Amino acid sequence: MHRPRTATIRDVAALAGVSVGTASKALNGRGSLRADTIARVRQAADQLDFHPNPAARSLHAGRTYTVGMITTDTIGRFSIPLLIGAEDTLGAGQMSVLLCDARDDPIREQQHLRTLLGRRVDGIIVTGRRAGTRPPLAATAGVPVVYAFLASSSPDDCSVVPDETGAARLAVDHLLTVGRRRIAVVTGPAHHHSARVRSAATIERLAEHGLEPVTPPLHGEWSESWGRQGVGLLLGRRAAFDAVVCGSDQIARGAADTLREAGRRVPQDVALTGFDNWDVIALASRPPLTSIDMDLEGLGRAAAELLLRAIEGDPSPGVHPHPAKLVIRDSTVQA
Amino acid sequence: MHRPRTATIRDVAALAGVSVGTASKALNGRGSLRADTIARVRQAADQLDFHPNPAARSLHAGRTYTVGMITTDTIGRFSIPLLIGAEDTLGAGQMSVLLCDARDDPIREQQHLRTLLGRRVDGIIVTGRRAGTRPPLAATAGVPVVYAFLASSSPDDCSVVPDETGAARLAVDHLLTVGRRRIAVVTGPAHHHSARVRSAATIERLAEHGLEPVTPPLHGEWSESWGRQGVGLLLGRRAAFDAVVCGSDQIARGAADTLREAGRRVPQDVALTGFDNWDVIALASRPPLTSIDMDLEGLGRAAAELLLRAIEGDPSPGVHPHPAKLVIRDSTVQA
DNA sequence: ATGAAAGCGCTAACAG
DNA sequence: CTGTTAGCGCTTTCAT
Repeated sequence: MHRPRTATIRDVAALAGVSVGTASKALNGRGSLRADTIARVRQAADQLDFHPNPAARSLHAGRTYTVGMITTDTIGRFSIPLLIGAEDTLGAGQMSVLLCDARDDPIREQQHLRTLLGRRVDGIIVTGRRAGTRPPLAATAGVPVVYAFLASSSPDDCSVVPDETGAARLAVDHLLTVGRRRIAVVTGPAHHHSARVRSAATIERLAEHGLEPVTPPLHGEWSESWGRQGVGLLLGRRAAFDAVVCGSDQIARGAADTLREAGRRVPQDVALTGFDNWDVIALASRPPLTSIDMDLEGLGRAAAELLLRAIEGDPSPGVHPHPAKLVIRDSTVQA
Repeated sequence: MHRPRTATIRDVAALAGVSVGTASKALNGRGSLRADTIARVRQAADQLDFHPNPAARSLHAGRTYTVGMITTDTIGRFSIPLLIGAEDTLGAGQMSVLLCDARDDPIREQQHLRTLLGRRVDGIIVTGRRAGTRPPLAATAGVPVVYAFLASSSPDDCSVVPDETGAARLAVDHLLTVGRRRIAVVTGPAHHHSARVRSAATIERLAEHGLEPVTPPLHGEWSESWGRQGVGLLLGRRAAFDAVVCGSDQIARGAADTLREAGRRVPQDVALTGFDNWDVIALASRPPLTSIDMDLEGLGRAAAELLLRAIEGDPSPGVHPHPAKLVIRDSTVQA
C-alpha cells in the first residue's frame, strides 16, 4: 500500500535531535523537560507539519474521539438543526461526527449501529422526527447514548426533548395578552404524539385562565391543505373565534389563506399562531406567522453536552425538556 | 484509561486454539488454511462477537475507511439529499462519513479541512449551495477531493454539478409540447449563477424553436413574494403570455397565487414551471407545480462513486454534469 | 532531564 | 498448512 508519507514523531525526534519518547513528552507536556528541548521539538514539529496519527493515538488510548449520529428517519427538516447544533459543540470538544441515515428502516438502523460500535465510537446520538418515544437502541456495549428530539422509552436512558407543553403555553399566553378569548385549535393527526401533547397543553393552559376552546381541537394532516379545510370548517360552523392555535406553520399558513379569501383580516379579526418557526413557511405566509420555535439547534447542543459528559463518565439519565421560545410576527400583532 | 474489554484477535486465536497469525488469515481469507481451521476460527470470532479494532487496522493499512464531507454553506435543503446520496453509496463501500458544517465561514472551513486531514480521511466531498464555482480547497496533501453541486474553479479537480442547461431545456420543451408559445421568464437575482444559466438556457432553447420570450427575463429574489411581484409586473404590462418559466418553486408558487387572484386560470390560461421540485412548496401550491428535479440524491451518489474511484487511484478530473428530470403536475397539465 | 523498551491490536513476511 | 516475528505510530513506564 502506497502510504502518503506524512511526518511521524520519529521524524520530529530526529530533526530535533532527541528520542521519540522525549519528543512525545515535549509535544504533550508530560514529564519534565528542559525548556529549550521543548522549544526545539515544537519547532521541528511545526517545520514538518507534524500531526499525530489518530489511529496510533486511538490504538493506545482506547478512544476514537468520534461520536456517531444516527437519524432513525431520513435526515430532514428537523434533524438538520439538531445535527448542526450537536456537531458544533462536539467539534468544540475535539470530537468528530460520523453521520448515519437509517431512513426509517430498522434493519439499516441496526447495521449502522453495528458499524458505529465496530468503529469504536465514544458515544452515540440518536435523533429522528417520529414523535414521542422510541424503543432504546439494542445492546450498545457500554457506549453512552443520548436521544435527541425523540425520547427513549427506557427511563434509564438520557433523552433531550422539546418542551412542547411549555411551548403551547407560550402561544396561549401570548394570544391572551393580545386580547383574544375565543380560541380554536387546528392541529395534526389525533394519533400523532405532538398533536396530542400540544393541544392538551393548550387546553390546559386555557383552563387555567378559566377559558375553553371554542370547539374541540380539529385534527387532520400536517398540511396547508388541512389548514385551509380546518378553518373552512370553523367558518362553516359559524363559530365565533378570534384566534386559532395551529399545530404547525403549514397549517397556520393554510388557515391564513382561507381567512383572507373569506374576508377575515389577520390579525385584526383572527390571530394565528404557528408551530416550528419554519422560515420558508412562516415568512412566506401572508401575513408572516407568529410561531413557536423549538430551538432545535440549542437542543442538539444540549444533547451533545450531555453526551460529552456521559463519555467523561458522568451520565444524566432521564428525560430533559428543552425550552421553546415564541417568535412574534404579524399574524398576531398588527404591523 | 478504562478500556471497554472488547474481544481481540488474540482471544479469538486462543479460543480456536491457533496462533494470531492463523486467526487473522482465517478471518481475512488470506493464505491457505484448512477448511476446518477456518471454520473453527470463524466460530470463535462469532462467539466472542469479535470485530477487528479499526484503529489497529488503520495503523497498519494507512487508510481509515472514512471520508470527510464538508458543506461550505450551512447544511440546508440542497445539501441534505446530497449527503444522503453520498452517505448511501459510501456506506455500501464500507466507508463512513465524517460530517463538517462550515457555515459559510472560510475560517471554519479551513479548520475542518485540517481536522479531516489530521484524521487521515481517505477522501473528501465538498458541497454547498453557492452557485457556480468556488476556489479549490487549499493543499489537501494528496487526499482526493470531489466537489458536488458546486464546481471547483480548477479544471484539474473533479466536480459533479446539476445539468442546469439540460434542465431548462426540459422545461421549455414541455411547455411547447403542451402548446404554449408566449413564454415569460421570472427568476432569481441577475448576479446569481443559477439564475443566469437557467434563463440563458431557456432563451437559447426557445430560439432553437424560432421563439423568444415575451419579455426579457425578470430578475428578483428567490422568494414567493418576488414571484407574486414578477407576475404582477407581467400583468401590469398587459403582456400576452401563456406560460411562465420560474427560476424556483417559490417563485412559481407566488406566481400561481397572483394569477389566481387576478382571475387567470393555471394551467388553462397560464402554465407554470418551477425549479427544484421542493415538495413542501411544489405540492402545497395551488395548483401543484410541474417542476425540474435536479436529482440531488443521485448527484450525491455520483460524486461518491467518483470519489471511491479516485481513492482507488483512478481519478476523473473535470466537471461532470448530472442530468435533471421533469416532474409533471397540474400547473402545466390540467388535472 | 533524557533514552530505551514495551505494548496498544492487527497484518504480512518469513520460517518451519 | 501453521506459527513466529516484525512492524504500523504513538504513549508511557522504567532506567539511567
